[in-house]
Amino acid sequence: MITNNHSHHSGAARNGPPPTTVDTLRARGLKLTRPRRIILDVVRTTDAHPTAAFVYRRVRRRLPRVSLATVYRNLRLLAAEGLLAERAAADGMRFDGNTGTHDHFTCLACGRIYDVPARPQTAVRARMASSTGFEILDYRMEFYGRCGACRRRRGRSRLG
Amino acid sequence: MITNNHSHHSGAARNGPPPTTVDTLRARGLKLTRPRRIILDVVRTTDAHPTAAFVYRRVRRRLPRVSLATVYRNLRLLAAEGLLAERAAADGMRFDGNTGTHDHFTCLACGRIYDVPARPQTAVRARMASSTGFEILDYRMEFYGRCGACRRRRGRSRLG
DNA sequence: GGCTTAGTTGATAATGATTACTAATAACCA
DNA sequence: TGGTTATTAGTAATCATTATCAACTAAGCC
Repeated sequence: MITNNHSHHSGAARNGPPPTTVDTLRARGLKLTRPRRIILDVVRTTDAHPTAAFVYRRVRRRLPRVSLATVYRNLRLLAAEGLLAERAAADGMRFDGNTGTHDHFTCLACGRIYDVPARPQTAVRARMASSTGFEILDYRMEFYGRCGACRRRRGRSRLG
Repeated sequence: MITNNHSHHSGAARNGPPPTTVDTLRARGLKLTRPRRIILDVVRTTDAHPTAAFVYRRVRRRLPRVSLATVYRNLRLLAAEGLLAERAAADGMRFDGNTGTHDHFTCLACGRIYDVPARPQTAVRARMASSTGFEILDYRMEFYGRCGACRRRRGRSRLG
């Protein structure tokens, strides 16, 4: 469902600029194990910024004996390697297979987090940096509201 | 350190538009107890978006027998009443006495969260709404980088 | 000031998410 | 194929946050 350039069981590009998942890991002395590959794949093919528990459930379908600890350990590791993004939400950490620049929309009714295209705001960034003395390494916009699905089905929403 | 219109032991305005803390609470059948008043005051006079644990420590200086549960309970309640703002961070929930519109800068080195003035982006908001079908109720910008203090003192930072 | 009552507190148990630990296992490389 | 080393499954431990409940107190009223 998400288009990405990371070959899942390699193919593989012999000269291409984008390093494969295996390469990224190998470069750090890390192994691409079966649980790890599946965890990464689950996050990448899920659009709803899953929690660790959600990923665990999904991974178990393909690997019934996987441990919850393995899921946590790998989510953390893959995020540290830049193969995933992680963000804090009110109900715990959430993960994102989309590591490209983009913003987020959080539906206050269903809690789902949607990706929305980011627009570069270099002016804002520069002005911000010069007026505060901060070194701006990154920034993003967070939108809050109600998604299409939740606007239709009224009632039982977490909103007033 | 923060200028606010909420009189701590009332004075009080007899006609002014901004409702006092007591009024806001009373309107909901809530009482302004001593722990509650102190907790609110601590958050409002702290600039660093404190965690519950931080608030607890500060409150204990003035009210040694306060319970941690009381702190959590009130932070949640005060946020629900709109007297405080709360936001999720990687290390847990954080609270903010500044309920006005503003953006945030998170220092990746020391973890501190700074308020920065927000600039209204109604155009962005409208475009976003029409292109996605989402109902945008609110939005904010999050900046990440290194604050002035951390830029000076190099080393021992959480950054690479 | 005292009385009443409904919201609150302090103390602690309970819950839920995340992490640490360890013997056994599976990737990877020569 | 065999050895080395990262990794896993299972589970205990930790940490933040919430629930529970008897005792307390703020707020309204006389």
